[in-house]
Amino acid sequence: MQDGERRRSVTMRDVARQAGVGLATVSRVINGKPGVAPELVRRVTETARALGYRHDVTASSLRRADRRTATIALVLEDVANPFSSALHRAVEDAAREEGILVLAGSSDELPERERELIDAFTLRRVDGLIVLPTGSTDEQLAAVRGHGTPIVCVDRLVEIDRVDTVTVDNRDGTWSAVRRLRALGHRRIAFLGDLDSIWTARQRFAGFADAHAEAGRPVEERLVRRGLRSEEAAHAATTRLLTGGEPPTAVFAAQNLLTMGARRALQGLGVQEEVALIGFDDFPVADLLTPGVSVVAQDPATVGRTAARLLLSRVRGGDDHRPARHVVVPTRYVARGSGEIPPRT
Amino acid sequence: MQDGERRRSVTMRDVARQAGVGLATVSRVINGKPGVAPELVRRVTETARALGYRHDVTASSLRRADRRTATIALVLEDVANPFSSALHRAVEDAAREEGILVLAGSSDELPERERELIDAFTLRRVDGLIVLPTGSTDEQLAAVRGHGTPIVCVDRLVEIDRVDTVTVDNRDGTWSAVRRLRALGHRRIAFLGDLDSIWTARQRFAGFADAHAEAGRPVEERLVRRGLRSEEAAHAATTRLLTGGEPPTAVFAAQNLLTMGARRALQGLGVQEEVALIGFDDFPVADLLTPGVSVVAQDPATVGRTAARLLLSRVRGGDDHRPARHVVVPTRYVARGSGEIPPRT
DNA sequence: ACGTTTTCTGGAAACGTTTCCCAGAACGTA
DNA sequence: TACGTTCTGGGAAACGTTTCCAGAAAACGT
Repeated sequence: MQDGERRRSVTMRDVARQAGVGLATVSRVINGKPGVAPELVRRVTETARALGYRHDVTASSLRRADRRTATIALVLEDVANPFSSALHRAVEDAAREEGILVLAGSSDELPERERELIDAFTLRRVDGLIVLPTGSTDEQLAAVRGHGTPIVCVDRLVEIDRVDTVTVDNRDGTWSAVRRLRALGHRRIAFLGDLDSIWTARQRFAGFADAHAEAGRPVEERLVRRGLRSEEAAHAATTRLLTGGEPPTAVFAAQNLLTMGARRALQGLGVQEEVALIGFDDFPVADLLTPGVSVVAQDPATVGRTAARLLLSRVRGGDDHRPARHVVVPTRYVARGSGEIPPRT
Repeated sequence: MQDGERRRSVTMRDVARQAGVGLATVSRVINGKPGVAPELVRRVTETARALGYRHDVTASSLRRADRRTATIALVLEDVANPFSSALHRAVEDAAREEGILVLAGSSDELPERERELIDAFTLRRVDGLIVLPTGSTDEQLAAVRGHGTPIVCVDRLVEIDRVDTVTVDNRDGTWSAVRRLRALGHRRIAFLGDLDSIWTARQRFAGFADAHAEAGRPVEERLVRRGLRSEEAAHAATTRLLTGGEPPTAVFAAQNLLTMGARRALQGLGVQEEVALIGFDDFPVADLLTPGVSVVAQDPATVGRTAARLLLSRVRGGDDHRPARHVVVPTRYVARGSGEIPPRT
């Protein structure tokens, strides 16, 4: 049907022949290497354009000394999650400045899937990897790193030789938020947390515990719900807590989906003005709810940008020998009302 | 510092030598091609594992007859936009089933950037392209398509030979929403729209006009604000409209960010219970606002899944000759309160 | 038992590029 | 003029793989 489709695409050899120069010269011109007479440069450039030559990055990286593919990969929990996608965007922007493209994939918090993704990416010879690690793939990451591929882990701390990390100050952020609740007089504070296998979930709970310890009060285990994986789970757990005996006067939700679930439960019971709520991680239009939802905000863009910078500096080479660097990005408490509700006497 | 890092990675040749077979045989075994004695298969498989052989997808695709790289690319407006990222996720899931990876990039609605992305992707020999097109790159897309790379355009209709599209029923969705407002008695309905260069923006406005035409009423141009590019712009425009003379009794916001901006303006003036609001495209926790924000919901997952299926079937070959197919995904009106407010008489 | 087909195997060419290396030209110096 | 040095350009090898081809061995039919 279409005629021209099956014709071989034009190659450097074609350009060389047409321009009456050697293959090596074309390569030099295309790569902007010095030591070619201006006249030849002009001729080659022109012929290339005339023939519609397109440089084949794949073939090029095969022989190239540094074997760079100008591609990095991003392993996220879910590319559609607001935190992940904001991070993705920041990474993309930093990469673009150097003409680098980004492959992205979602692990869904499954170590198996994470492993597959890392595998698929490295088989394609990506220049570097930014990973939001499930925590069960340290050996694999170490092996990949050992083979030479630079890696930066984001959001969760891991200790692997020459693997940088960029994390958020989870413990401190949580601690100071819960402290505010205590200062308002809250004594029965519920905690909703994600899977315990997740580093951030543990850190946030630790911050929660810190705030209690500081006041010389033990954490009330009956108000703690960990291992919640969805908005629905948070909704159910919150409803249960509030309709039981001695209900909490405040709720701390340690993840954005959980915050939404908790809030939905509060509104379901019509007590959003009476029970305090603070969430970890901001979400869209949290300020438009009544009352607005107070949160411990993270800055995914900064996390992403920092991670990309660390990675790209290693990719560029030169400082890839340096030991791991661990950057911690601070959080910011955003008061919008729901965290400022005093206990109902 | 690290010792093993610079050693050449193990290649098929190494496996062949070690297993005492020919290079061709190793290739056959690795690719699971038939016609190799079971004993040899075992031996090769084993040596490969023992040596830690890793298949190089890049080198492989270079010589391979179909030149497939098992990679597709996704050009979005912004990977961090909720609609885009939901679509991204759906595409990823469909691709994963076939072991295909996804490159993603953000055009920010800039034709120039879109062109660069398409260029960078095709230079890397991706097997196919899913594009949310700005609308100014049809010739380029046609050229790429002409060279053999399958393309599917999403969200916006384009007419290019053998380029499938998956769009949403923008015009109809808008029409029926505005119709509801009219049925409630609204006569002064404002329209907030995105850049006029965007196909969906034009379609939605057309639906808005349809609903007026149907009632034999002309569109009141003074209530129409097009070319709004951000939440802030929508906020400002809405505030202006409502504080002017003969303010609208209802607002239709034709894009998710614009809806948020409009609602923020309404709350700023304290009239969210008095002025009706309907948005096009859903957003997180729209149901938790008081009143809830009624929207014309799209289904980005279906759009993405459909697009991926269309693309992959062409990538697999076999039906790549078939003419373009244009799928339209329906919208769904979600009543949450804000669209059910009657005019304030 | 013999010829013919089929199955299996490995050497070599090819994919499109970069890099190595050497030949000539151009230039400067004695 | 003869000679070293620097510069420019091209042929060929290499990257790691797949595919072509031809030869050897095994299976088959008569």
